[in-house]
Amino acid sequence: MEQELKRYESGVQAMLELVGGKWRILILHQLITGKKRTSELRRAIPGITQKVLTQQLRDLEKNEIIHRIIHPQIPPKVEYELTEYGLTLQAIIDRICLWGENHLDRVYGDKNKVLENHFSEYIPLSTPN
Amino acid sequence: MEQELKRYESGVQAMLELVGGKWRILILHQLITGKKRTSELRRAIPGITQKVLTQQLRDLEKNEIIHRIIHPQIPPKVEYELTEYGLTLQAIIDRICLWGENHLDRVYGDKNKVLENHFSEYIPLSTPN
DNA sequence: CAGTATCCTTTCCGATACTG
DNA sequence: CAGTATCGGAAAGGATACTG
Repeated sequence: MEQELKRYESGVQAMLELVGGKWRILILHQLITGKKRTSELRRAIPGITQKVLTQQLRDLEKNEIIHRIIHPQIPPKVEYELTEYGLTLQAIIDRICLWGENHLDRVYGDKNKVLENHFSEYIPLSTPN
Repeated sequence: MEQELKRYESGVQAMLELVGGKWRILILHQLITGKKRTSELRRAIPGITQKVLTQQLRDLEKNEIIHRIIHPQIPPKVEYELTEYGLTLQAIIDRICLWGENHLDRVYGDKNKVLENHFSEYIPLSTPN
């Protein structure tokens, strides 16, 4: 447990440390729609292995972005949900998702989109005053 | 040059492929404020090496997010700037930066901030209605 | 100044087997 | 079902020396 006090040059770096990597944004994106069981996450995120999923979930938990809810029963049931703090990431994640979908469109030009309706009402991309 | 056509499950993944990793967002964050020379980027991003910087810039260029401007002169002068497409990332990057600064505040609680004045007019982190 | 070439370390991630 | 343990490979990144 040698929690080295790291100094960051910028907030961006601090944020990347929390939610960077190949999977964490994907996981959070799933949790935005609500509490999910481990197995649900696994199914929702094709390609991720049990080990990596658990690993990432632990990290997110450690940073108070998600909450782990253990239902003491056999067979085990564990759920994860965004903390209040984690919820502050929602706007960013939504935008990332939106941008990504548009990008797929741009690159593949076809109807690769999985856009939901509530994304169509475009929020202007510049910072609101 | 085997540009394998990759299939993405979601836009999020596609986006992470473009701007994920330890440095790319940092680089883009620098370019938001305008065209920059290689050496300026290097100074602005402590810790990055020449090799990695070039590498990341090439990737960003390949994906049409930044533009490389070569001034044919001795000594060489090269500048990078966001393309029009790259500019569509601005809102996301700004928010990431903002969130990150807030996070540093939350974690260190002190005046760790490197906040510029134009950041002090805090935008609420939840999606604006 | 900008970039390339090597080599090397570290980090991340996948496969698989196993436990309560 | 959720999670752990171990092994091994691939990829990202860092140190350093060198070039036009």
